Amino acid sequence: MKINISQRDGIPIYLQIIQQIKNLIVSKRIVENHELPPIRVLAEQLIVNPNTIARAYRELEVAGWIYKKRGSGTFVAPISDELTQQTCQQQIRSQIESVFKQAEQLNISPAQIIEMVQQQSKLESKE
Amino acid sequence: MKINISQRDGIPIYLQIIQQIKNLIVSKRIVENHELPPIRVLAEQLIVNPNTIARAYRELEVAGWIYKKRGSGTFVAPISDELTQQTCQQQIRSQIESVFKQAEQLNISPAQIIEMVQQQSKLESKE
Amino acid sequence: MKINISQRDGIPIYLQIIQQIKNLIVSKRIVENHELPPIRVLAEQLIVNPNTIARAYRELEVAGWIYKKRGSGTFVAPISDELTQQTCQQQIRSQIESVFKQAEQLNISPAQIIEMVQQQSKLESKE
Amino acid sequence: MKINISQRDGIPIYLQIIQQIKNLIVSKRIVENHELPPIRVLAEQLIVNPNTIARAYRELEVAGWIYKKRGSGTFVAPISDELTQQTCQQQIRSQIESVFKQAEQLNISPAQIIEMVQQQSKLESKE
DNA sequence: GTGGTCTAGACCACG
DNA sequence: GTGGTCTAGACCACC
Repeated sequence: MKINISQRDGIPIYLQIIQQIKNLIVSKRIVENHELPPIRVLAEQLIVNPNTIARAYRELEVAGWIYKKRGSGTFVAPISDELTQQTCQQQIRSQIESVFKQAEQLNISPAQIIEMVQQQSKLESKE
Repeated sequence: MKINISQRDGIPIYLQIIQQIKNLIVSKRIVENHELPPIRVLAEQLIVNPNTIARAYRELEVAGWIYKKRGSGTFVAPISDELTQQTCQQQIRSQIESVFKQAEQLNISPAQIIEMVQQQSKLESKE
Repeated sequence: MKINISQRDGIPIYLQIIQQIKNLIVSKRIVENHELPPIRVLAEQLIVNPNTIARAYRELEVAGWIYKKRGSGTFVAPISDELTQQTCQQQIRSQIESVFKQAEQLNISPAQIIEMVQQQSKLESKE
Repeated sequence: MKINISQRDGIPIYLQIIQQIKNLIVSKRIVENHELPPIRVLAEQLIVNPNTIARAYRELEVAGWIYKKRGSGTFVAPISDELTQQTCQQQIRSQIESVFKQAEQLNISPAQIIEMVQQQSKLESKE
């Protein structure tokens, strides 16, 4: 499981882990009911305090992304539609909203943004 | 000078202020050598502690965006060429790029993003 | 860690602390990756407000002298080669040079300075 | 009268002026009972607030370096011996003392300082 | 436990 | 009037 932690960029480590595990799940690189590495193993791998991993797992469990079986480990939960389509769209929407806010202060019009988005879209489709 | 502070989104107030003043400068809404509001005035306007404004101003000064004259006030520094309108478009572009990256990991297509951007654009124009 | 603060000589406390910690690092009395005292501990030791220490540490971090690990403490950064024993002699040399310049303007001869330095040297050795 | 002010190096302007006028007097570039420029003239020349010049003159007068004649101007006072030898030596002495303090923290011995001073002394005599 | 942010308010230095 | 420093103490995030 490839996870990259940057120790010094200000983003809390446990949030970096949560985000990257979410991405691994959504992109199907870890499939449903597959086992995640034990807390201590992952902690050792990432050179991070085990408490930090534990916190990431705990919050992922509360949010329904993973589940724990007593005595046997931690596993990826079946992806419910609400976790994918709905909440994911909301996440993107709020990012878009912040782009508009930022643009307003930089004297960039909504029309320009749409244009830039379409340009970017073409770049993406080529890759 | 329009600055919006959100007290509850977790981003430190002084960083919000720094970012927005940078934007005002880059977009030429505050011109070179123009005086910024005094610390205490801005503090009162934003309903924030003067120390918080002072910290934002101090860090902007260290970074070379503004300069202070002892006893007489705070002023916008001459803009270095790196920070023109062009590079400020780049700022937005990189934000848009990260939206696409995030969307890809979340299984949201470029077409969907364009749609969402257009919806948001309509909301903006109504305000 | 020996740090001396003079409360009344007009030099801001946080600058005194910054300077002295730099000296301790350059002279290898605190070695690379060694932990500095926690903010609150040093504050208590120097009978100074924790915020004042925090400011000194923050500026030292920005300047690259120390680094912080979230939740676990503050540590001495690896020393860049510019800051070896050699350049720290240069620091003293430039101070001595400025003594001579000042003396010249005050009609005090180099011979007199040497005499005064030797006197001072004797005082130091007695302490 | 040549006086150089640096607006942005942190040293108060009035102190820069005081120091430079003292040096002009000690080095006999302005002789006893010679008239200094009026406050407003000097203020205009240095592009500085007249209050700042006034403060410098006031403190120089209190210290006995200059004197004012009502209605006719400001003049250089006769240099008393206490103003030259005694206080000047004290000034140098305190500078030397601070060199030793600084050196102690940098692991530089008094013996090394004496050596460095003697080296510097030779450089000075050549110029 | 660690450091980070923020507030409220005092006092000082500068122009 | 301006900004700068410092204190006292609260609350939060992270490990």
